[in-house]
Amino acid sequence: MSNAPVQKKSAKPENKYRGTLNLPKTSFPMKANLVQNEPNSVKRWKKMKLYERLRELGKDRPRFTFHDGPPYANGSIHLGHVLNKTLKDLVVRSRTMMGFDTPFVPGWDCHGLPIEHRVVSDLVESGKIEKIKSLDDDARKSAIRSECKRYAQKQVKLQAGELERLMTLADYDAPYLTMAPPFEGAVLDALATLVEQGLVFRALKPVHWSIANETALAEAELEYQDREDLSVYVDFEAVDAAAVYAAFGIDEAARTDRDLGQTPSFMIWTTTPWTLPANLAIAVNTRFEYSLVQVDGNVTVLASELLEKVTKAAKAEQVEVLATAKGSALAGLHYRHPFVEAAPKPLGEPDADTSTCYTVVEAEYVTLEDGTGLVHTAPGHGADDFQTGDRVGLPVYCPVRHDGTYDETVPEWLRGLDIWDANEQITDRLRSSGHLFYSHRFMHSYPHDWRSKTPVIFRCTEQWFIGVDVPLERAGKSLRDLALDAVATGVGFVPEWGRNRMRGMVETRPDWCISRQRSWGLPIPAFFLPDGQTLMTAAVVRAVGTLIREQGSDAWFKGTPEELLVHYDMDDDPDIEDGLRTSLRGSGFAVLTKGPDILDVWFESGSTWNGCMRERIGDDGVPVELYLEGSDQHRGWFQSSLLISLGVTGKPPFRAVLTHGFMVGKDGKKLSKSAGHTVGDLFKLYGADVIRWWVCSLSYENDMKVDDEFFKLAGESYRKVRNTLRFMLSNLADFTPGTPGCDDGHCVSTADMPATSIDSWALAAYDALEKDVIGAYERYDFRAAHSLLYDFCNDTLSSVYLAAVKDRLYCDKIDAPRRRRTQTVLWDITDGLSRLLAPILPHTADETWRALHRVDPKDIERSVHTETFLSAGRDRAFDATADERWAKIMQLRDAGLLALEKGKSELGVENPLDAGLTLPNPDGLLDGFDVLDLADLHGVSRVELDATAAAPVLIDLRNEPRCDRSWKRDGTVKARADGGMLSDRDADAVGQTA
RNA sequence: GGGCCUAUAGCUCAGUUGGCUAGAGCGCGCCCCUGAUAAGGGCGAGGUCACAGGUUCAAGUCCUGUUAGGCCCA
Repeated sequence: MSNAPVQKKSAKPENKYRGTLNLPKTSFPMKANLVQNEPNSVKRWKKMKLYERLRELGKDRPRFTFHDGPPYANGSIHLGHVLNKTLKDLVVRSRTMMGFDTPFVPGWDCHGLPIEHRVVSDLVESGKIEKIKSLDDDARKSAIRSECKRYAQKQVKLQAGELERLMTLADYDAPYLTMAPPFEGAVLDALATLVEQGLVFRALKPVHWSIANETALAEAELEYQDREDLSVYVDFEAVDAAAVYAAFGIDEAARTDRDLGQTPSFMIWTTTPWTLPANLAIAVNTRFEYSLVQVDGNVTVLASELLEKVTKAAKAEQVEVLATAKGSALAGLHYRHPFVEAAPKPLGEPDADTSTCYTVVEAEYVTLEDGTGLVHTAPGHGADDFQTGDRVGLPVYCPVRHDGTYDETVPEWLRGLDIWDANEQITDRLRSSGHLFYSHRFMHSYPHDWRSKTPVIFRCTEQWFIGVDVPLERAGKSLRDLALDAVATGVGFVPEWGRNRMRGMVETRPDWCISRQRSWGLPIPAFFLPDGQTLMTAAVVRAVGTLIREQGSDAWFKGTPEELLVHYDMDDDPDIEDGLRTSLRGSGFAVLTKGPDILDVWFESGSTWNGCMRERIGDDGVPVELYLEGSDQHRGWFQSSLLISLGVTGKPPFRAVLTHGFMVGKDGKKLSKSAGHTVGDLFKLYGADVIRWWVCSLSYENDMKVDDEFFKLAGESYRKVRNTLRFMLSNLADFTPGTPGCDDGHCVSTADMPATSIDSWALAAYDALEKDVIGAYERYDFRAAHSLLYDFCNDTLSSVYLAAVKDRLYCDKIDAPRRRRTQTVLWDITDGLSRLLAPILPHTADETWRALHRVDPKDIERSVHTETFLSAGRDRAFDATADERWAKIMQLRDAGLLALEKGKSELGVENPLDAGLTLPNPDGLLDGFDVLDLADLHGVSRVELDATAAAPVLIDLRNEPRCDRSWKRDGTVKARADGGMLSDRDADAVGQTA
């Protein structure tokens, strides 16, 4: 505190007129008590069947098709869900109130590894797994599946409850679940069409392989974590020393001259020594320059540019460059594997051609970023390597078994060894045999299984793929081409840069591996003949799909091939090969075995446009107007949905794609999982409306910072809005709309409202607000809507209009026309505002609207949420016309307030009601305006106009009499018969005419 | 390592196709009101536009690089 003497305010003047005022009165509480009251709103909406009611109302309205991307059914919702689902709800509710029928079916992704992993862990913990382990394959899978199903159902219920608490409006009575039989049938229908289009094939490919879960993983199932690995530089000795020297321009004579007796080596670098047994080639870039160097007595080859870096790191003492050559000169040279005698043949392929092995080959992807410029190539363990091997004709050699141990094709000392243990052993072996130039431990970012958190390896296995570069039967174009076309022109992106991002991803994405080796999922309905031939035509997939639609995918694990193929007619299948048909005709389906693979869950979620929208909403449910998810879904759901839809229908499943960023901590860094409150805590601490108000204020296109403090701030700003609404309600206690002259739904008769009145100004400001807010909702610019609404409440209403009309509301006679006119406007604005706020603050808006309309608390039928925005279906909410000079007058007001402030300090006038203002009136700017309005607008006692003044000037009225009732010094104040000092207006109001 | 994105006041963000003294809200400071009162109002102070170069008559805005951060991939 300052040390100025504290002056006691003189006691308030006696308030004998207080009882004659129309002071605000309301039961609408200042304290929202959201935590207690929101659940009651939720209950009421449930009871009134709000969702169904809206569908009924929407029957004749245009439809806005919107679609929920299914969250994974696991665990309580977190902030990411809150963000995503609130944004979706803003779309649903705002479009509904614009007058669209906006059905919204919530969905859950139910199959997949995370649930299976969790369930199996629980089974292990409880000991039940032992019993299950002893069962045969199908029975074991069925047992695990039934546990998974139960678990998933529980999770769906949990999350749905939390989302209802968040007050999101959706068909929670009938969500779509990817594990529901009809949905499964729809997924297989989509798969069948892709098979028909020739896009589905089985191939050996290196895939990300989780050793812990013994399954191939999708890109989306990987997460990158730091890991310490061994980085090794290994010398691979050349077979023909002379050829290498020759490649570097050193002929035999020169070699003898320079006493170069040693056989040179090729130095490669790898961070996965365990893949060295599978090395079949060394790749160089033809454009780079390579050096033949003598390093501490050894002669070796590496890229010139990396020479210094590598030798320095290894602390080599003597480094001498003997010669240099282009990479192209090295191609074709042969080398000896440091510990494998003869090029190995893959297991079960005794006839494999190994003649091209152990050769230096060319590859574009070789860079000078790391390593030596000579790249260790193991086609069985890397995507690039696989491609190179494919190109130069190397066998696909993968000596690592599904459990992460070596098979018997490797040297004896490695057989059966775990690959992670092999890293050390191989390095030691190389060191002792003199092949290791240098090794060190280092940290790098490495892909991990998102579930088990264990490192993932590349490993070749037989998998089902969707080819993205295979031309479709129907279109002649590949999925990649179709997708690139769609991204370029067929789809809208919010924000626009999503287009670039997605194009980049579509351009570079590999074929889609759609098979998984697990239990909890939708089976890929493939059958195998004893000789290994595969039966999976479109008709087979459809037939099994029909069965699964009836009985669910459990049927696959319980039925025999004959039972599963009851709907399949071989003679009616145009795609089955004749040989296969003949053979099956002889043997019957009994000889078939069921394929062991289930579908990638991304294929299921990528089919929701079909399984949910087309099946539930109808044929006009697709294409969906908007998909709305986090920006990680450019690679995930957006892309899987796009590819499947293009493959099946030839069209994208969505017209536009909206992405939001991610929650980060206060410091802008990734949110740590343990930090901060749970969503449940947030509901208890702040209430859903405050959380939604906060979400609405975010610029969702980038990262968004979260912190407890931000929720507190949102709470404060929510309270400001609430208070504004409350104040308006409190001034409507004695007002009933629907008096004569009122028209449909609201009660203002604009004809009686002069364009120069402040009421017209306010109503016109509301009109403008509604237009802007709806525009913002249409653009999904919720942040703009939020700030428009906030500013309107604070600025237009609280600071300007409500401040100005207080005097007439309190002091005018209760039914004075001027007062009633203002109340009419207040009523209309409150009505309109509660509608505009309804998408953001479902509880508070409904509370306000019901209070305004005096809905009986027991009446559950009426709600703002079955209303529309006032302007829905027409031009404007009200046909208010404000005089166009108002904009200038508001500028003048700012100058007036400044003059008041100046007067305060210069003249010591503290209370604005002790002052009047002389306002400049050039060119009749203020002609036709009510000086009483103008005075109230500045909060002063009176206003005088001066055509010649340049700026507002304060008039000191401290010596003029003050009205005991209105506290104004308006020039009409005088002593009245009752002994009070009253202005004419106040005297009239209290019946003192004398 | 690559692709996409972000960096403006203490905080959260605006800032159109380059063009006035870079704006708003919150917070902060001072003041008013006490008839919206665990409310309301007025005024004010805050910025080397991440950093370093470049293009231009002119750069927060365009280009290059650096740093920090996010998503996706390798």
